[in-house]
Amino acid sequence: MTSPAELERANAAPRPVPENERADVCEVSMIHPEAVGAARATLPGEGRVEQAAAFLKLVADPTRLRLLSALQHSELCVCDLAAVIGLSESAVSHQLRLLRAGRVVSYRKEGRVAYYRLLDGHVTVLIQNALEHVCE
Amino acid sequence: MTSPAELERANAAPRPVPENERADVCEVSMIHPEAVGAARATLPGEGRVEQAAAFLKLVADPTRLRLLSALQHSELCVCDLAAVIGLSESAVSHQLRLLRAGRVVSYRKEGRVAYYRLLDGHVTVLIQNALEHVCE
DNA sequence: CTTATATCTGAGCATATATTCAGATATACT
DNA sequence: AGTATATCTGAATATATGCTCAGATATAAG
Repeated sequence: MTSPAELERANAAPRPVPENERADVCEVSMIHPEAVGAARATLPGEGRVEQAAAFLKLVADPTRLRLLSALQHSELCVCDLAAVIGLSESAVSHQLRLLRAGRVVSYRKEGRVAYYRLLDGHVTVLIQNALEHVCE
Repeated sequence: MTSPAELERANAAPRPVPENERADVCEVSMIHPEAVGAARATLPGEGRVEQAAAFLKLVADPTRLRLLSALQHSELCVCDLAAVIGLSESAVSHQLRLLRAGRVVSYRKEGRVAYYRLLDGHVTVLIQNALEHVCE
């Protein structure tokens, strides 16, 4: 009945409530104040989480994930990308705009043609990781 | 002016159009048919992309990212999680439901209290990767 | 200069999603 | 039994998002 985790917590807060830093931020009840304090202490900062989530959101869309997968091998222009994933060039351009703004891809213009490529190796790793996760 | 990538493509399709496999799927114009064919050949399958995107979407939300970050150290119950990220317990429960359905977290019930934990190491890697990407 | 093409952009619509609110369920305590 | 608490759930609302459509921009070619 008493798990290791529970024992660990049990002898850490016998006092009324050790008053964590910034107790005013939390208005809801808590069962294990010390675990809450520890978790909150190591939680990434406000803006950091927001930025990371925004970055992940860019990759977390089927269309964009397909675009990025296609770009893993070589750079491609807009209409080629549209052909690869079977979507309108307008839609692709819209998505590429988001990816550009999020610094996930970069592009190079050659006359009328814009060639897009992955900007960061993190993206490749992230995609691989997600695809592996699915397979299991 | 002539990049390596362009030369690579230039001498690969001097013919009218080599007619890739499944040319019917693509109704839009394409400039480099051979690059399109190559990219399409290595593109992950339909359902695979959909699943991977769905998984990523679960992590790509500020609230859920905070929840998962908090769970990296130790398992936590719902109201503790609510206290950590400063959100209503109802909202947290809703999000945990999604994470549970997506097999990102698992939970263990001890009396009335439900302790949640990360289910997969992939999540930790993914979070670290995303947070690193932001820092640079 | 005029035409064609590759890409970009803004508006509009349809869908998805995150939170709140109210209430249901389940377990512990007396 | 009854009360209190921890969690869950459904409905509703507000916001975000992806695509299409129409048109703008820019460059190449005639």
